[in-house]
Amino acid sequence: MNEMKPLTRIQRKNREAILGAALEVFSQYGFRGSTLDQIAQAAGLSKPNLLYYFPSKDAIHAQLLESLLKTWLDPLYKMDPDGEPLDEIMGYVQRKLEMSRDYPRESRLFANEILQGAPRIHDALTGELKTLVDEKAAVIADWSKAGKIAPVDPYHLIFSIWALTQHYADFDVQVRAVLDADDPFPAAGTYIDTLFTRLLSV
Amino acid sequence: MNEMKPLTRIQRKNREAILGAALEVFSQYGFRGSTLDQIAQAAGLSKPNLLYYFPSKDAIHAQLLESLLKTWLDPLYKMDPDGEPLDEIMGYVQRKLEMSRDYPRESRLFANEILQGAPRIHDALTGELKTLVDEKAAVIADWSKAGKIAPVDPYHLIFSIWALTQHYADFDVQVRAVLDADDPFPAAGTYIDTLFTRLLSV
DNA sequence: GCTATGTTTTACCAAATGGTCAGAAATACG
DNA sequence: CGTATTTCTGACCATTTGGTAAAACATAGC
Repeated sequence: MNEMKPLTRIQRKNREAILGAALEVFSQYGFRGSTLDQIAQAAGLSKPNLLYYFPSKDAIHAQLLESLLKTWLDPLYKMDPDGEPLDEIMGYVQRKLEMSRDYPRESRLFANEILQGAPRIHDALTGELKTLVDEKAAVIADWSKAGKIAPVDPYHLIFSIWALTQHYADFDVQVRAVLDADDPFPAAGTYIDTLFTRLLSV
Repeated sequence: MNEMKPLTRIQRKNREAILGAALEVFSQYGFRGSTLDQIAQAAGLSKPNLLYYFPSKDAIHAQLLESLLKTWLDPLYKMDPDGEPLDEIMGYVQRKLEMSRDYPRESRLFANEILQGAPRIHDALTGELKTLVDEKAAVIADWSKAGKIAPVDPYHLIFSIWALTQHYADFDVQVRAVLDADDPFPAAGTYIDTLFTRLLSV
């Protein structure tokens, strides 16, 4: 069962084009605000042809979310309980900011899903995500108690890292409207680094 | 011209019901993802009756955004250049957090609009918003230079205040999934206060 | 070349969507 | 009360939407 033929060259190319187009559209308009026609056009395919590769609109969206979740938690997984506390946290901050810079559409896809009440990933939030955060929060709490970093609420520390880094991807339009910079990320990186260094230094 | 009759009691009641329902729906699904039927049902009215009070879906949305922008910038306007620097900034932080706690739907409506590229409020962003931020950033820069607060990039300071406070409204579902708390705001307030105090103290 | 398989298009469908309109029902007011 | 105005409904419409079916077209392998 679940026997699968290898994908042809055309299948690989078109599946990728569809997922790329869908990411572009879904990340901007959310699931309900996006249409198959939009996605098909962005992918350079006809709508029926698009539905030859994916069985439904839901299936495309689900596929995107699944791939997203895998990479989304990775930076936090990499935080090493046995490393140097401040370095580990600052390394996490930097990896998170890099993700916002390099994958802004993924960030917005996630933001859209959460804004809509996370109907499709709520289980992942209370399951995999919560488990991971609980684990890493415990590590951070230990670091705090041991005096390696300043005493902070570890959960809200993690939330603040998410908020700050993702803000530059999700609210990109606003940031660019206020600044005139083409690329706000260099200055953002410096600022965020200072902020957490000052917060956590003992 | 533009002569307007006073609103009847029924008009006031129904207009308010519609705007409340529309805020609920638009803030969750965004403009394109929301339907008039949804809004009408949430308001307890029929769709044609809804369109008796507002000429179109766009008009309802536009009305919401207009009201929103007025109150949205208010906390920053109130930051007094002649006040005590640290108090003024921390007061702004607190007002902003109160807005997220008391008006989470407004926060999500705004987030949705920005995520979609701010098609309807882009002018307000580069106009009114930018002007205000430029002005207050200059004030903060002066405070920095005068040694009243630690040296920081004033623009990114403002962005970080937005990011942190709005995060608790916009990503409410995620925050609640990770914590088990009914109301994450008390702890968030304490944390955010500590964070900015440590960042800005000289 | 021929056939089997993979890919794409054309034509179509039922449901949902934003919106209109004529008239019915309710309300205000003299 | 009666009439003028406001409020509401049901029936309707054109367009868009997610999705299907069948046949045309392309390609791979022999």
